[in-house]
Amino acid sequence: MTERTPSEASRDIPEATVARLPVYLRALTGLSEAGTATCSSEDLATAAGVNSAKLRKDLSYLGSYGTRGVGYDVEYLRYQIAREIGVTQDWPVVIVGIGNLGHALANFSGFRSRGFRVVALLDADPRRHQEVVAGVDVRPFSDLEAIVHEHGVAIGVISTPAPAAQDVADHMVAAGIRSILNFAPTVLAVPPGVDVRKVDLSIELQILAYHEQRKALGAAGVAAASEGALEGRPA
Amino acid sequence: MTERTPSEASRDIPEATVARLPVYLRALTGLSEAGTATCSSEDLATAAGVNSAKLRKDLSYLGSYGTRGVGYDVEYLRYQIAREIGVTQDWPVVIVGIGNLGHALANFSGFRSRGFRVVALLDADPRRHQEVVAGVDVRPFSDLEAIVHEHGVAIGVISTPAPAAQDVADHMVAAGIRSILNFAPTVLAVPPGVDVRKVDLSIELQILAYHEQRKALGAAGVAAASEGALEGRPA
DNA sequence: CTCGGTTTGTTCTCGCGTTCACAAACTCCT
DNA sequence: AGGAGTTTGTGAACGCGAGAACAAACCGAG
Repeated sequence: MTERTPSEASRDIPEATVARLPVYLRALTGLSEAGTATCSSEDLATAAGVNSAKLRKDLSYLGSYGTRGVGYDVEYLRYQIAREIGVTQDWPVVIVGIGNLGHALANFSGFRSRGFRVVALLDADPRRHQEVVAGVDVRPFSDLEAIVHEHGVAIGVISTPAPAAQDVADHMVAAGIRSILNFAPTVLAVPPGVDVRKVDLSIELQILAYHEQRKALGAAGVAAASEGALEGRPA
Repeated sequence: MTERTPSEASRDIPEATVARLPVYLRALTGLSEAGTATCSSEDLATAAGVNSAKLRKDLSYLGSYGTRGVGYDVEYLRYQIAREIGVTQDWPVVIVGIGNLGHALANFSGFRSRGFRVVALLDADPRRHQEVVAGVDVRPFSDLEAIVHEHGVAIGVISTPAPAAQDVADHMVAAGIRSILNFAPTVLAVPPGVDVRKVDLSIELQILAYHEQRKALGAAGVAAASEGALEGRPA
C-alpha cells in the first residue's frame, strides 16, 4: 500500500501472514497452558489449523526463532509473536453503540486477556447513560474526543445501527483514532491512513448459504445428470 | 477444492467473488430504497467500496445482466445476485450458546431481513431454558437433532465459550448440518464437506493493533532515521 | 570426532485474484 | 440513418500467496 522504510526491525510482513499470527499466538497460549515447553512446526500447525509449510513460511518473516532439529520454544515464540503484533502492551479501546452487540462486546473477556482494555462505552441515547456495563459506565457520545485524548485511544469499535456508523467513524477519525473495527453493516469511507476492518454477520451467513445451495444443487445435478465427483461425508 | 460438474447453470464462481456478492446485494438494496432504477458499474462500485473493474469482473461470472452504454437495472440485478447467493428463499438457522453474544445474534434484525430465520435457540445451561429471546424460547442443547430434522436446518451458529465449541460442532455435523458459523475463539475440526466460517473478535483487534504499531513505529522511524515516505493524513 | 536422524528456513513453481486496457454494444442527438 | 459519446464485458499482464521440495543446521549416540 504505502512505501515503508525497511529501517531496522519489522520488515514487510504479508497481510495474509499478519492475519494468521493471532491464530498462532492463541495456539501457543494453549500449548503453554498444557505445559508444553517445545513444539515442532507440525505440532503448532495442527493446533492452529494450517499446514506446517505455511506456518514455517509465516514465522520466517518474523525471524529465525526456531532451532533446526528441535523445534520452537513455546514461551519464547509466544513472546516474539506477541511483540510483533504489538499486544505486549495494552491497547485502550472505546466501544460506541451499546445495544445488544455492544453489551456483548463490553462483556467479552477475550479482549482483556489479549492485550486490549475497554476504557469507555459511548452511546448517543441518553437513556443508556445510567447503565453500567461490565464495570464501565455508559457515557454520552459527545465525550468521545475527551476520552480519546485522555487515554490515548488508537482503536475504536463501532457497534451502532448502520445509519449512525459513518457519523461515528467521522468523529472517531476527527478525534485521532486511526484504526476502526466496524460491526455495522455499512461501507465506511475514511481518509487514507485509517484502517477499517469489517465484521459482518449477515455477509458470513450469506456466504455459507451460497455454498449450501451449491451442495444441494450439486447433489441434485449428480442425481439428475451423469455421474459426478462424490464427496466422502462421514455420519 | 472438490470437483464440480459444470452441468447447466451456476458456473464456477471464485471464492473472492462470492465473498463480495453480499456486499453488492446490500449496496443494491440501498440504491433501490433510494429510488434508483438504474446504475452504472461506477455507481455501484463506490456504493460497495470496491473499484469498478473488479465489480464488473465479479458480475461477469454471474452472466451478462447489464446493458452496455446504460448500466444495470437495480431491481433485476438485485434479484439475480440474491438468486445466485440463494437468499431468495429463507434459510432456517439454529443458534447454540445463548450468552451475551447469543442474545445479540438472536436479536439481530439483519438475519431476518436477509433471508435467514432463527428457528431455535439452544443452550446447555438449564437456567437459560426459561428465557425467551427475540420471541423464541431457549431449549436444551439435546433437542438439536430433533429441531434440525423438523425444520430442515442446514446452517448452525456457534456462540458458546471456546471449550464447548468443538463438541457443539460435532453434534451439529452428526445432526446433518453442513455449514457452521463459529464465533467461539477455537479452531474447529470438521469432516470434509462441511463448511466452517470463523468470526473472531480478538483476532480482528489484533490485526488492527499490528498496523497501529507499524504506524507508530513508522512515524518514529521516519523521525529518527533518514527521510522516508510520508503518508498524507488529513485531520 | 563422526555419523545418522530430525526439523527448520528458504527457494521454486503454480494457481488465483486484481488491475489495466480495449473492443463490442447500446443510446441519443442531429 | 449515421455518428458521437457511454458503458459493459473480457482478454492479457502482473503480483501475491500456497504448497512442495530440499539444503542447512542441530542433537545425540557411539
